[in-house]
Amino acid sequence: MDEEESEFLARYDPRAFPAVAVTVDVVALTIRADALHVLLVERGSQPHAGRWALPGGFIRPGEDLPEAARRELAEETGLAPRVHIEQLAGYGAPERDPRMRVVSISYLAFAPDLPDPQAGSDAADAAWHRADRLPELAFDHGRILADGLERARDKLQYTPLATAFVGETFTISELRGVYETVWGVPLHAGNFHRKVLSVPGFVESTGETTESGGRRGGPRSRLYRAGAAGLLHPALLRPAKDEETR
Amino acid sequence: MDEEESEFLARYDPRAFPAVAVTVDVVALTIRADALHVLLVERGSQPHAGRWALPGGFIRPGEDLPEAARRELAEETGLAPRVHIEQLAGYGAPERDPRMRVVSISYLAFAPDLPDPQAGSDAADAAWHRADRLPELAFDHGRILADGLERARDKLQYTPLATAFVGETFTISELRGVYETVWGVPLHAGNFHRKVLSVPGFVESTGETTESGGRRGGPRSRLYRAGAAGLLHPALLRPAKDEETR
DNA sequence: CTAGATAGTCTCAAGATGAGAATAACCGTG
DNA sequence: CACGGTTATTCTCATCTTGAGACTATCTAG
Repeated sequence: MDEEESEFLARYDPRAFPAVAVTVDVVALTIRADALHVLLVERGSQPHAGRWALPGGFIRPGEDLPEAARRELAEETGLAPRVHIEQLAGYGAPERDPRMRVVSISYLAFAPDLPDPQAGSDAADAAWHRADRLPELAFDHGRILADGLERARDKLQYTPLATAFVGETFTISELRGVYETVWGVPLHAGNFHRKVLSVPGFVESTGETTESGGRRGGPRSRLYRAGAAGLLHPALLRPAKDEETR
Repeated sequence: MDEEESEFLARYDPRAFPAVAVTVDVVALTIRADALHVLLVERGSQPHAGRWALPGGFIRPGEDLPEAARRELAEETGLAPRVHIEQLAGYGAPERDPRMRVVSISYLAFAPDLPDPQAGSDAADAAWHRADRLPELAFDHGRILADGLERARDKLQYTPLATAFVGETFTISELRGVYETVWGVPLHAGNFHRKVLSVPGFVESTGETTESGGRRGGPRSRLYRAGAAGLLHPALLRPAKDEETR
């Protein structure tokens, strides 16, 4: 049996299989100028040279997956390896990389507004791109990015993820801005305020207020910091789009 | 720079890196005898020979990931490759397999009550195990399994996943049984009934009823089939455990 | 100083949820 | 065949959550 023999070999010497490479790719998100931005690097070498791609690269011996993701993010973009990071998914379609079989584990990273990145070793350039005006990406990175955005929109509902996009302390309005930007819909200010304060552990008051009102007027607002909750109960549901069925 | 050189090599010849193997592992769940069961195989070879593990194995050249997961499930257990399957996560800690660097992409599979599996090529045995009385598993499969169970419990809330555990047609009570079994809590029959019928697209009536009442009495119940909804709105929330914060 | 914008509260109606109960159909048994 | 126990389905009612709109006080810009 051809299948059984392959299996047999696999158990005793996996190296007999054609080489498989494992990479990590990072979907790093931030909010700048009231728009959701994604970090992209311009590829400096073939294949897809000159095309934008997600920061990422091959894992190293002895290096754990999340560790590799942080390293790649730092290496290729100069971004502090301190951002919140979590696994997104694995991608392994046979032809996704023309060079060889490459399986990629993607990670999702969130950060408050950060400085412009510095292109690292093997990236010709690195820059934040508006999530709603993306260039065509290399490999299957377009799909990975789309999955990452969907995941982020989803997690905003039932986790305190939004607080990862703002500074150490923030106002309820800033937090609402995160939701409105990521979801792309305006929210009712009063109801949002009530909701955020009523979910246990979402935010906690610092007792302070902003130094001045907003740039277009309005009173000073109270400052909050992220609370201890890992999950929001009840969740902050995204306004339904009526097309729940499918 | 050692780092830059490694990176350079990686770009031009990833094969220069120590071999990395990629496997798929499957967390297959079903409900038998009112208890959640997981499919496990007894390893026939080293390492961890004789220990129970998740069905899985190395991916083959040209084979897509989900395809590999279905193949392994069928090969090692004789189970029809027709079950609903979805990706769980990637696992790649450096020491998770003593033989070499192995990165595993895990899949989650759901099926209605199925016959006992047949041990395949490289499994000494294959059997359904109660999810609440598991033996110690090989490698990091205990962690993968735990992640899979958590994912399943979660998805029951906002997707029609529960219908994958019952037959083509089913009663509301059977559906409730799925929730009670997976979540491990009793649910209010009346409220569950109201809820299921009120969520658009969750179930649709077949117009039929069961041939007879339940084995302990009670009237015949109406039969339903899975509806077209991909998401449940509003969701069927799992009873809170008060410890939302953390 | 005035107009316009915003933070934070409230009110009210509409939905959704949790608990308990009522009704009726069906089991196995005596 | 009548009876007790069990279960499917429907209702009621109090409570919670949500969505919309409105009001007040505070602040910026001009």
